[in-house]
Amino acid sequence: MPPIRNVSDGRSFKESQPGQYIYDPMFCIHGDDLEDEESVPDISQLPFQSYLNTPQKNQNDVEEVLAVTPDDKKIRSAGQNKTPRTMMKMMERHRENERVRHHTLNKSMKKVCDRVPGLSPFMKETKVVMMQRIIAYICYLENTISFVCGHLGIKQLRMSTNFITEQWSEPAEKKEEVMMIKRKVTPKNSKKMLMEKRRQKISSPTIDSTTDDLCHTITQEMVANSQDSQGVSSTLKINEDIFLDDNACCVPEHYEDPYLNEDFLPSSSKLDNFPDAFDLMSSPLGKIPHHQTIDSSDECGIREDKQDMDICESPLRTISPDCVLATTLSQSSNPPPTSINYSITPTKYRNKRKQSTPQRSPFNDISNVSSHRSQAMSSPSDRKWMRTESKFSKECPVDEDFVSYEPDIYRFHKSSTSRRKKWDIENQPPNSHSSSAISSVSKVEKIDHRKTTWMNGFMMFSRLNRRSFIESNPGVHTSQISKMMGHAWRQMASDDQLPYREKAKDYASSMKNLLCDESVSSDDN
DNA sequence: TCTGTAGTGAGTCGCAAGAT
DNA sequence: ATCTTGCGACTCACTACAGA
Repeated sequence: MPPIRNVSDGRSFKESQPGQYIYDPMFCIHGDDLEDEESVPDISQLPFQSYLNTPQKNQNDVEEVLAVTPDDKKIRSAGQNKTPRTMMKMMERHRENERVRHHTLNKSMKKVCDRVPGLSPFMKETKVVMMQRIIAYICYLENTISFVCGHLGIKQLRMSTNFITEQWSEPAEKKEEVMMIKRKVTPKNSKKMLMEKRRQKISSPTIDSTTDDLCHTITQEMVANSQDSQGVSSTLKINEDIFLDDNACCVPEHYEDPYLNEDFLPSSSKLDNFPDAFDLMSSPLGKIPHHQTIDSSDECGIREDKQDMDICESPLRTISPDCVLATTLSQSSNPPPTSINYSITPTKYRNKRKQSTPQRSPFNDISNVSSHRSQAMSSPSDRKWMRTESKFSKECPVDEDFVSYEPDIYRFHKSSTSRRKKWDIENQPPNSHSSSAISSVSKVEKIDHRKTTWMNGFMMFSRLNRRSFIESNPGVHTSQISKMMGHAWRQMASDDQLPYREKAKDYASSMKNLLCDESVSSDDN
């Protein structure tokens, strides 16, 4: 009997008794080793009750394998029912779920990106750039629709995305005025320097192993398609050509970036750092009077990666989001920009970054640390691990009062202090544990916006429907109810889940506001 | 050549609600 | 403590690059 694979989330179950199935994390870990994937039935084909009503004690076979040691008994007698092995099992299951979720997220993102034109086979596209490309394309489409609607005399449609409609509403002058008030404006003579700094900062030239395959595949495909000596754009569809060639390298002449100050220098996590893109996109189909077509690679934000050139016949290129984001359609009177012809030599592209990410499971951690320690000892060049080692072995006295301090924020969210914070606290020099130090930290930590796990869609669903689940399944243990709800949640269509997600968002934001208000009022007092 | 820093992807952890 | 799912924060390994 092969294990049962849940197609939706990749988890596996095995039959403990005829008609009864238990979740088996080990099959999850090694699930990819299954030879005949097609012979594995979907969990949804199972009789619903046989899965849901599986009593927890039917995990006897698992428990038998994980025999209880004397140490486990000590822990149990101390009031902790969960054995270390059970904890490990739970943690591993959670990790597995998280891995699956991560991969699903990445796959979905890649799927969307594959449908959006603008992907350069020569550049490494980070997730930030991916998102910007998607936004740029949506804006482009919205502009096109608006323009068409305007010409056909159709009433202006309000786009569901609100990417443009929200951003455009204010005239540029007014926006700048507001920005002048809100922020300290950078002197004009440093603008060029900042622009250059920003451009360089945006373009990360690193190549990651996870995208290497994609890059190689596309390049191979392009080799096949470019046998007629056409450039890169020959493989693209016509409408994509318009999006790419007529827009991607066009910036309005005399364009002044009102947001160009230190505060808006891009960071990896803030998409809002590129509001200029929305300004550029705010004029549908060539409303911006003049366009500057940029031909050279340097000017359109494409730069060469010198480090990688030694192995590439043609330079590896990265494209700045400045280039990706400018999506205003140029007028047909403008000559199309000269496309850059690349000589494609796929085998020459090599990933200089790591080829695979090692599994970092807590099971491996101990052995990893020891193995890396030995590496550090044998290889003087690896100083990083020596530093890490010192971090592990560092011991400092801990002021209990300092550690036990609990800021107001935890009244609602009793989360533990982050590990980094703990480490920082633990490594405070003893003389800094004075009352003044405590008071200063307490001021800083009063509002901690990182604590944002108030509620999610499933939690809201669970909160609102738990009672009905209990009523329809009297006598069933809560843990089984949770399982049933989890199963029901997975079976729900995303549209059905949406209202719960929205409610959870509202709840989270209201909780945040409440906390902010309370902290402000307490500060006033 | 070495060192520090910034950026990136992947993996991991802890928490939320609720009844028993 | 149990059990679920989702998400923000965090850690780690790795790379490129600037500057000493």
